[in-house]
Amino acid sequence: MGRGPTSKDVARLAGVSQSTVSYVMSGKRSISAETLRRVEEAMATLNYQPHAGARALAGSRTNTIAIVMPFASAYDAGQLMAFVEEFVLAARRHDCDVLLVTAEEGIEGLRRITGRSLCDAAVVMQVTAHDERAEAARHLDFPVMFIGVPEDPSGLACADFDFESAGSLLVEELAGLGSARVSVLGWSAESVARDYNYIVRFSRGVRNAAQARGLPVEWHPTPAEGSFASSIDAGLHADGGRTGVIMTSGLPAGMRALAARGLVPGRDVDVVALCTEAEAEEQSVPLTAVSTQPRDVSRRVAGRLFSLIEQGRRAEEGVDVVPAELVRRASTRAG
Amino acid sequence: MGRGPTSKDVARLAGVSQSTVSYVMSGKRSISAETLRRVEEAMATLNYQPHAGARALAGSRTNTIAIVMPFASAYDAGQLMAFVEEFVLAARRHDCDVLLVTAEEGIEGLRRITGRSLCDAAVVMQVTAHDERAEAARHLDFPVMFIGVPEDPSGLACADFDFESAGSLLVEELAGLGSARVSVLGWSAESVARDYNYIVRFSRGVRNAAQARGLPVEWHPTPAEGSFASSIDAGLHADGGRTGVIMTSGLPAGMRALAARGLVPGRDVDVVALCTEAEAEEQSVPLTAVSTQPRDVSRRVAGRLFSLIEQGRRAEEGVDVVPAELVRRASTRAG
DNA sequence: TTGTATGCGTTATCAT
DNA sequence: ATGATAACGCATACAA
Repeated sequence: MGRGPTSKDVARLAGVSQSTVSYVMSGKRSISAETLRRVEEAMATLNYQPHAGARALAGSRTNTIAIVMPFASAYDAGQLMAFVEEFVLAARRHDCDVLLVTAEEGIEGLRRITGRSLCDAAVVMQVTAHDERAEAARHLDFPVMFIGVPEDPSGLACADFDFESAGSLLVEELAGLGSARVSVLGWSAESVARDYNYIVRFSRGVRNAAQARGLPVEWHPTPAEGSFASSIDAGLHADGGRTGVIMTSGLPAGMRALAARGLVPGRDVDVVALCTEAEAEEQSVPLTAVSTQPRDVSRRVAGRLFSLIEQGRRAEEGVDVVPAELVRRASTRAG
Repeated sequence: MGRGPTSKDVARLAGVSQSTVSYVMSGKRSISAETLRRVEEAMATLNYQPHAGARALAGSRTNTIAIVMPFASAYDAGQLMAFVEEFVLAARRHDCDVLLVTAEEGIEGLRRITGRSLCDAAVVMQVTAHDERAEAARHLDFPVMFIGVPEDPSGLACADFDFESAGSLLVEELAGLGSARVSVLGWSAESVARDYNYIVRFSRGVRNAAQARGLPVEWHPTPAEGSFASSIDAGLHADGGRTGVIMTSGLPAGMRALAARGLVPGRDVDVVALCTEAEAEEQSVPLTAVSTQPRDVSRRVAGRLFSLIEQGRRAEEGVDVVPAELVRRASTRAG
């Protein structure tokens, strides 16, 4: 593991000074066509690559972004991966690398990556309503973007999917189809207890829209499949009108519960969901759904973050919301 | 983003030389109890953290491991995440960070991270039978571990789940239950075409065991649900004896195909699967299955890698295989 | 348009 | 047991 060629080697081979090589790379001063050619040729023949550590030490940029990931979370793994992949691709386009940090490290993790100058900025995923990291970031002279919106986002740069609108859209859809009440197959009590704000906001959207339409809402935490099942038996065909179903987490189990009772979405029940497009389409009956767009969110975050980094500024306060859209599929009757 | 305190600041506050501070951190020479105390106190009050770049430049270690991830792959996202999480946790225990690189970057990515001294070692996931990165790694004076085994693993350090045994175990199980033939609901033609070696090895395991038992095998690529469905109609109840089913990818679709025909696993058909434990357990009928143990594989890789790094050596040739185990659940009749 | 020289914050080799 | 001091490879202010 002997070190590779340095900018000094390149300089010698090109017959210029080391600083010229540096300037060729940064483009921070004009270079004559001839020297440019020779330096680039030398770099190519030596297969030169700048030493990241030296660069970080001399300049003040690491060309690295940390991304704080919630691994063992209630969130869907596919969504997380989509977000992260999109972000890594964006980072590479800006000649940056991505450092992976577990949320488990908590606030100490933030301190570590900033204190050790491991990165130029951080992206914190899966923010809770009262996230200690939010408070920490407010007093940090360091660009941090949050995916998810804490209860008090003042002074923070956040981006997220519009879960509140998502909830409303789904209720509106069911209402438009003539549902007399709404049954939500929601997150586990555990997820709710974790205080993830997106759940809070989604619920608020559902509640508001339902209230506006005068529809009663029933909530069923996911693992309590029994409560949902008995609700199916008791309520879906009640006299007071049809019950519309909103599925969020635990989609497979929910679909099975319906199937076990011979209920076909779109024929016997109207079912809408909050899930990925892939999930919506791979069900026995493709689901009318609002899908959270992890790649969209990721692109926005990357866009905002890199524009800031390139200007050497701190992340700007502001919540960036990716709009929710509903896609109609077979699980709801033709309007 | 002013720089934080340096070891020089710590030294001044503790009334010692800067080099002493460095030695306190590395533990590479003995320090008197008194100075140790004062230095540690100074570090604490200043909240000192060493500059990663400077450290990488002066020493020759970055304390970073790169992990080359296949994002948009056929592999299950949950498995990938489990592997990665486990690895990050292990890395932190060794005071290392993890750099995320997309497989998309291919061989150039390897060159980049080594050339720029971004990391001390790399983990390459999702290796194909004839992986160009394998060839590249052989000529690299740099520790690389592969998850997955290329056709020619000579000179490489690999680790993987024992897919071949997994295939055999599943066939043996069905054979033991009296199956007269085996139907494999396998990967898409696309996945197979991508040349992932784990598919090859799994298939080999199935084929060998079936041959030994004299059982005919039928293969059904996943998206061609129709072929599997008609095979169900035609064959599962044929006279020549029961057909055992092995499910690999496309588990939900496969389960639905059975359900649609009123076939209950364990009652009407014996079904075994290659999937995660979670998947096996969340089906309508819990599945007898061999589960690939991403966390086990991860721990082995981490163990081998860090022991090498700490000795400053290159990764040693050798394939490390995590044994396959079958767990019986309700989808197979009581033996 | 280019070269010289200094400093970034460590590690590690000499000394003592 | 501890202090000086010289790299490490690059960026950049200052000269020319």
